[in-house]
Amino acid sequence: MQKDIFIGDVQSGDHDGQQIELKGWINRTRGSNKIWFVVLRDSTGRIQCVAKREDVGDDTFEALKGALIESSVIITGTVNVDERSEGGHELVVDSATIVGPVNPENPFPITESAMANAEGGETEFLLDNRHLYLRTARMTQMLKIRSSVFGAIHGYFRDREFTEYQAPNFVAGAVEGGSTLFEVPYFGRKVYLTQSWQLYAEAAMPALERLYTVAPSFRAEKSRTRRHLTEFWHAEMEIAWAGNEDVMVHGEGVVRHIAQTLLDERSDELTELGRDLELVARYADNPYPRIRYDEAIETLQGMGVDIEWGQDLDYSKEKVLTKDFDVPHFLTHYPRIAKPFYHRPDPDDPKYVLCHDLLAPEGYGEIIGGGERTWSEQEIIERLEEEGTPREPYEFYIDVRKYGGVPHGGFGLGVDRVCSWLSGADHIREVIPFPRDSRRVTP
RNA sequence: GCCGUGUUAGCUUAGUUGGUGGAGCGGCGGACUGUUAAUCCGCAGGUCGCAGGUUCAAAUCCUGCACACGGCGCCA
Repeated sequence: MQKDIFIGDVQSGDHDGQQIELKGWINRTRGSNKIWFVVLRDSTGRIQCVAKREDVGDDTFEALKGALIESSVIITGTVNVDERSEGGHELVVDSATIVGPVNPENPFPITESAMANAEGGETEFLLDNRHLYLRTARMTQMLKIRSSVFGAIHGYFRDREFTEYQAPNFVAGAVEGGSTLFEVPYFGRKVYLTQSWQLYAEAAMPALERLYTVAPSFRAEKSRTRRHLTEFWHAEMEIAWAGNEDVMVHGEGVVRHIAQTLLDERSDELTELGRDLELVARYADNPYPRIRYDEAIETLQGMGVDIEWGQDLDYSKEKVLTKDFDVPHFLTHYPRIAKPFYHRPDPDDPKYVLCHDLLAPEGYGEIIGGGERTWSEQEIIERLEEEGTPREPYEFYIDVRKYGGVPHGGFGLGVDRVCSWLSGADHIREVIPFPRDSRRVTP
């Protein structure tokens, strides 16, 4: 029952002249009453199958001719090298079995016209039919790129003796501002879906010292932008005995490793999606500069942007700032008043915190947020009070600092954002199979 | 929460100063022995988002509503 032969291998020339069996789905058909062409698709590629009525007989010929797009079929035949066929190979059909037919009353809805406008952002129709859109070439390429990004993240951390560690998804307290939490009924109480693995990772930091995860995070932001999802995949790391600069080294390291992995594993897919490989290579090969928040403010003010010291950098300002960047840049040392309690104030000047954001070029914006953590009990209590944040949900977090607190830090990386940026997608929705935003939870 | 745009066949869309809604793709039937988004002929398929209003007459003008999309704030 398992299949032995994949179309990609046939197109590579592994089966020239052989009699083989192919299993797949019908992608296109065309032909006449005497000769019928079926373009067969599987997860590895497409190949044209040619059936001649005089060779296959009337029954097989009519069965193939009546099989609609996306019917699943088993076709046997001989592999023929032929320049006229896409990919240089074709299958001369001996016999064919329709495994899963498609009813003409409900033909496959993802037509050429439905796809025509999809490249500039996906239409409502394609989002409604996401479960079927997944099998188109474009989504297949995106999903393979996504898989390589996930693999690269695990590879980077595991190669450097990080331990993969899991945190709960039901939590009692916020990491970011309280307004972005999803409430969940929980046996008569209210709990929240996690926004980040970080606080629970800090608890395990004294045990594991170097730890990471790739997991979903949830944020109830009503954002309607090309960079936001309510459920997104978050790659986070935490490292003991480390400062802001040490953490940035890993942030830069993992992002450059992802870019290099895509060049090694997915250059065909990137090219087919229209991505310029030279850009991806630039992101893999070059160091990412660091700029302090104060420098960024001065630069923006010099450009005539209306911004004052102490303001966080919103997207419109990020965009102006990164306009001339040709690689990602780290922005460091934000004002203390602009960042949450867990960021450690800079001992050299407590107006600032030891933090960093990594801003991607081409208008993709922030892909990493991280920094050094507030690690003494005294300091974390001060920071919570200063912010007006209630202590109760964070008692465990404070408790951890009573017993051998050490300097440490970490970052969170938006995996979907990285997929979007490196693949050159127009919208973050394009890189995740079933995107969730403030309006859409189906299919 | 705010600003903007839109909703016509399964899909993509045309529709002029208000006067009985057209096309391409997809589907069905037919022709065609090498097609490449095949081509050619024919057929079916429409509560013009919903509810009111103006008018002899509304897809078209007015009001309200719904939904969608784009963008902003916030962030990864």
